[in-house]
Amino acid sequence: MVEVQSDTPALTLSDGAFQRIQTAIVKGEIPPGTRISEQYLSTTFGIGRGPLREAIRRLEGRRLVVRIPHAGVRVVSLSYEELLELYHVREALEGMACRLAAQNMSESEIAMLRDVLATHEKHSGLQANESYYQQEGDLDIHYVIIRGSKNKALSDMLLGDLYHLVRMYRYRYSTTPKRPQQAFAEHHRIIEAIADRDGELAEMLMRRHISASRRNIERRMHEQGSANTSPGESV
Amino acid sequence: MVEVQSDTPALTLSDGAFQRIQTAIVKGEIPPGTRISEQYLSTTFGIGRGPLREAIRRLEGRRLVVRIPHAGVRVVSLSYEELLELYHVREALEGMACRLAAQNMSESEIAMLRDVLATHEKHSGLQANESYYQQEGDLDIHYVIIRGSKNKALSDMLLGDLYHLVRMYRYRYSTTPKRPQQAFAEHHRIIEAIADRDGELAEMLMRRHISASRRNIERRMHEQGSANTSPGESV
DNA sequence: TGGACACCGATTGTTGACAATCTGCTGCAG
DNA sequence: CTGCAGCAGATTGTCAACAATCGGTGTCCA
Repeated sequence: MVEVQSDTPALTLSDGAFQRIQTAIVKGEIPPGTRISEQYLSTTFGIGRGPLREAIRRLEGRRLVVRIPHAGVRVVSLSYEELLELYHVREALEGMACRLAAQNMSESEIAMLRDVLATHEKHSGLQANESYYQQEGDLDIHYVIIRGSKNKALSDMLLGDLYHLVRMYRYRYSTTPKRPQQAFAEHHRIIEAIADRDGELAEMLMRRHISASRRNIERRMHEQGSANTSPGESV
Repeated sequence: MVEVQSDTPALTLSDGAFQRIQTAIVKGEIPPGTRISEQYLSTTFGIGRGPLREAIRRLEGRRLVVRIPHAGVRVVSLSYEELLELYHVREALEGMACRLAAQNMSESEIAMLRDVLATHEKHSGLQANESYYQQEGDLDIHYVIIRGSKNKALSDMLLGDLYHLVRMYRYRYSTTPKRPQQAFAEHHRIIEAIADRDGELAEMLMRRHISASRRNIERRMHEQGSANTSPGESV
């Protein structure tokens, strides 16, 4: 494997470890609830424990891991209720972001938004489900819209804290049969509303979109044996 | 003063440093924009640089400080626009929290809320301005209401990230002549709406309350020489 | 005289070793 | 057989020294 590890443009080892662990958690490579020992990470990433601990503390500040003094850190594991609560918060916040985006996005940004949607449509045509949701950053419609709100406080909050937490569970629940197509249609309407500069409509559509996602999760949750504890393999 | 230093119930030095630095920042003892060196903190608190760096990384994750690799960390300094954006986000989030609180708070919790208000009224009668806003934790009405929402995701977000950031600037702008009395009246109405279990009204009142705070800041900002850069002594 | 280069001090980043704490196990007593 | 005490191992917390990097300063040259 000569694959260059170019997704770690780390100026410091600590930064590199932070990003690598974060993506590992988000992608589910380290499942929720797992206890991660410093030694393991240290040998895995080949760096000393010092920078590693700093990276862990930063993840702690971002709530991706929880730490019990003298007993180690675990990857955060949201309970069913907490996951739903998260979606309620997103509903309020992304709704607001969408309204602001309708007011503040530039024409070129809206054009980009349409491009992203078109790209998704192509991929969606090929391998329907699976990867539709898995996009990240500029390839994620939510991401682009949030940035388009031009509200730094809102973006920081949504993109910094919630984003990764949500993505972590999107990986798990996005593969419901018909949901991607439906989500695609919803995205389409949202973008049209933004293009029309109709903030109120855009907000409403976004709220409904997220609300639909939430209900989708609720449904799946109740279906697959009401393992009423936690969505991630708890313990 | 036999006051026990109980605000540092640190199990580890790192935790202790984290809390102490955080309160120092929030209370303005370390003004926004200040560059803080590890050595200074190390000698000030009398702990090694190891735990200290971990504390700083946690503050970084919480966005109370910003770090430039190899160049040190600075206390975050919100621009005028960013502070206003923060209040807009609060409006949406605390409005939501207030609605949920009206639904979910227990009777005893509402009673506690009234107690807090009464306590404030007493103090307010004596030394009118100044300290009304400066309460923290269970003595802060916003704090109690947010917790009363029973939404963990929302509470974490509002109490963990935004709370301290906002408090940091409340210290500076709260001393507008008539504002405390007005805020008191608004708090009173909000609590009544919660007691009536009228979620919609409670949300609306809270949004207006925060909106009024925001306008108060805007006004003060424009008055005292439109130092259009940053609210904190920038650089 | 102005600008660029090189040096030096200071500060941050990193490492490895040492101390404190917790967890699980073994063995003994009831 | 059950439960508790104590021990051993591993893991986390802390420290002190070393290396790398940056910002400022002074000098040299055009």
